[in-house]
Amino acid sequence: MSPAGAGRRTPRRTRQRQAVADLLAAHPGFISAQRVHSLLAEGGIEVGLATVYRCLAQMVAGGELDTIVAESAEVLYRRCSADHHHHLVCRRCGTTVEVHDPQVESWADGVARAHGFADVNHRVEVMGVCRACAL
Amino acid sequence: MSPAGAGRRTPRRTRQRQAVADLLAAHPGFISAQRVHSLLAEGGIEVGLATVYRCLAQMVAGGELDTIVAESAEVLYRRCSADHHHHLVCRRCGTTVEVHDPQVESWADGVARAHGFADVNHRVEVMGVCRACAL
DNA sequence: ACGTACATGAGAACCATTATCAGTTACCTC
DNA sequence: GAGGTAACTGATAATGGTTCTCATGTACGT
Ligand SMILES: [Mn+2]
Ligand SMILES: [Mn+2]
Ligand SMILES: [Zn+2]
Ligand SMILES: [Zn+2]
Repeated sequence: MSPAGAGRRTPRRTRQRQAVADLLAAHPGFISAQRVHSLLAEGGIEVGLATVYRCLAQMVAGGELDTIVAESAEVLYRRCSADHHHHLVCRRCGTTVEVHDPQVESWADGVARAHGFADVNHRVEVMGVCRACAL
Repeated sequence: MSPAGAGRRTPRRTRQRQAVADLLAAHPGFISAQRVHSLLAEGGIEVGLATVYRCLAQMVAGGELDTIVAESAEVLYRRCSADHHHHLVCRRCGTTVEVHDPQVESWADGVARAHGFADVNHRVEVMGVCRACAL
């Protein structure tokens, strides 16, 4: 029988997957699947929309990407560091700062424990206008 | 001419608006518009789905309701206190605790200021399993 | 080079939400 | 209490992001 971690083999190297990965590696802020699709198209790289969604989902599953939900309820993706952190996002240009801060982690755990909640996780986003966009 | 706060007159008292308001007043956790609609229908109270959405939107605008976005990306509504706070939500039963804590407020502002961001707001949710649901 | 399991993509399906618009009604005025 | 009107309602269509379908294509181990 196969080893414990079966089913998790290396994904195929395809033109499409590479194009999506490259675009996200180069893009500094959060970006939607639809926008990834049209940016690729503008660059002359045809990738089906369904494939864009599939690639993004796989990269999220693999921990390569973080996601946030925009006010319009569309999902935005960004290449992020692997360890737990939160985001400070410019709502004008999308510039994003990763925030690694144990302070807010212990705060969240403390709040949950104080009310007897178990199996806790949290979602923290800070949004504002970055220095460059404020002029 | 009309006074400064023109256009904000009292909404009409209708059977439908009352039904939606009553349901949210009685409901302890967050709930979706679709679920409001079907709960009313189950109770024999016919209210059009469009009207449910309209009433909820108006109550949000009036500060009577808070909203969060579920993982499924659908919007959930809850009757909440007027002042700024965050939520500790049981992901099993939806039971919700309002968290008023200046600690996380100043943390968010501090993080933003440290990176030169202005006009800051934030989104903070803590999710877990409440004592009752943990058995 | 072959075979096949995996990947692709055009289009349909899905689903929450919003827009239309003709008919209804709360409520102000007389 | 009757009338007028702006607000409200709801069946239905439209929207838009996301997922599904399935016939076709292809990366890669052999
Ligand atoms: Mn955290
Ligand atoms: Mn806060
Ligand atoms: Zn900016
Ligand atoms: Zn619970």
